Amino acid sequence: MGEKSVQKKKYIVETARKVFMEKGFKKVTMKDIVEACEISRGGLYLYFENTSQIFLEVLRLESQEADDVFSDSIKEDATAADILLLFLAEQKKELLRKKDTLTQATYEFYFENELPKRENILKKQFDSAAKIIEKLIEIGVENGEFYCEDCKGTARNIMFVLEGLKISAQTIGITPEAVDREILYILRGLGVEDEEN
Amino acid sequence: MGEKSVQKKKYIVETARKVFMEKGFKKVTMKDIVEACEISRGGLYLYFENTSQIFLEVLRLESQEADDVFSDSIKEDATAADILLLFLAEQKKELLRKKDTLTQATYEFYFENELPKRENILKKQFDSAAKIIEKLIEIGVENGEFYCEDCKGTARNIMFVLEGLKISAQTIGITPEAVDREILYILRGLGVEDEEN
DNA sequence: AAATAAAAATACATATGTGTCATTTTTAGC
DNA sequence: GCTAAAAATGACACATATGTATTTTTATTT
Repeated sequence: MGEKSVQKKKYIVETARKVFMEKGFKKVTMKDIVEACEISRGGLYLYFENTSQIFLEVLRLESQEADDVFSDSIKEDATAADILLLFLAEQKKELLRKKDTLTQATYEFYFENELPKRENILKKQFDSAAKIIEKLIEIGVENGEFYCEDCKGTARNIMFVLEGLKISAQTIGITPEAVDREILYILRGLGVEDEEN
Repeated sequence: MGEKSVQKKKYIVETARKVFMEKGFKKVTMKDIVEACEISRGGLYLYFENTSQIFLEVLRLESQEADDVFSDSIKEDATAADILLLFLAEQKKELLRKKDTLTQATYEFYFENELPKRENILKKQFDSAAKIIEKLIEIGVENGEFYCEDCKGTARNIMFVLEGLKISAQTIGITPEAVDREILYILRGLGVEDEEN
């Protein structure tokens, strides 16, 4: 596959991403993507066999970007508590965006494609986020900012709370206050006294 | 609508429930339900316009049954901690069932049907479960079994953790150990010392 | 038992999606 | 500028779903 083909494949994935953002996963057909890309039926089938394959590529793209965002928060010259708070604030913002259809699409995709663990991008993202939080807590404990006996467990607990908020935001809806309360609980769990909040 | 019609409608909903349990929500067509019920196309359209309407009825059914299960745990002659543990054990069992396709179907349904809050059955279930946990914690606090400053907030936090575990079970997979750890954290959060665990 | 109403079945017209393949167009090397 | 390989096109054959209009069956009433 030449350079041109690589470019086109990338173009298809980026265009398809927008389609998935609008319609979720299951509703999207090859036809939709063909039309969005303004290419021919046969043309698309030259690159991808079905929507699942395209969506997997979209997920890989997202995954890379997600990593970058995280490292942005980290390289600041701040305390562990600051970084954690920054991260949670970022999460809050995402949670309160009315409809995160790409998140929905991802869930839909995993509902019907039970991937082996090593290929499960969602799991990778979960694990890597949990790992970073864990490290952050460890640093905080060393600094005396946090109190925590089981950093790994606590990190994963935080991730589960965030997951719970995320799916709730998409199904039953959540209020900013609910998110704030959960953040407060997380901080209290780490022995951080609530000052300005 | 005569008694016979009521019976038939009920029969359709119960049969459709099985179909949704096998295929989720979006994949299911009116044709699927027609075939499962062994009735005619026109016959089904006499009762329901589309799969969404049928699924709503399935949800109502589930909702009723969920209430019953909860009250079962409650009417025992046990301490608050016992009841909470019983409830969490029940949740664990459900979480570890390999594929809970009806749960997936429910999420799928809510992804595409943004219902007004008052009609959101999932929200009702969430709220009513949170309410019961809240009462339970209050009783525990009065008994001196638990320590808790914000029973309502804590109850909702527990629900979010459970929601996080539930969606994770369906997407990235979870281990029994992960659930146990979350349960442990919940109990610790209520000031319960871990004895036999 | 005939007449009428209600319920159910069937066939149809319409719509939408899939994947392939013969053909045309474009690209890149000589 | 010619030519061979690569890329792209769009029509086709097939499959599946929808919703309705008409007919048939079943039940009810007189």
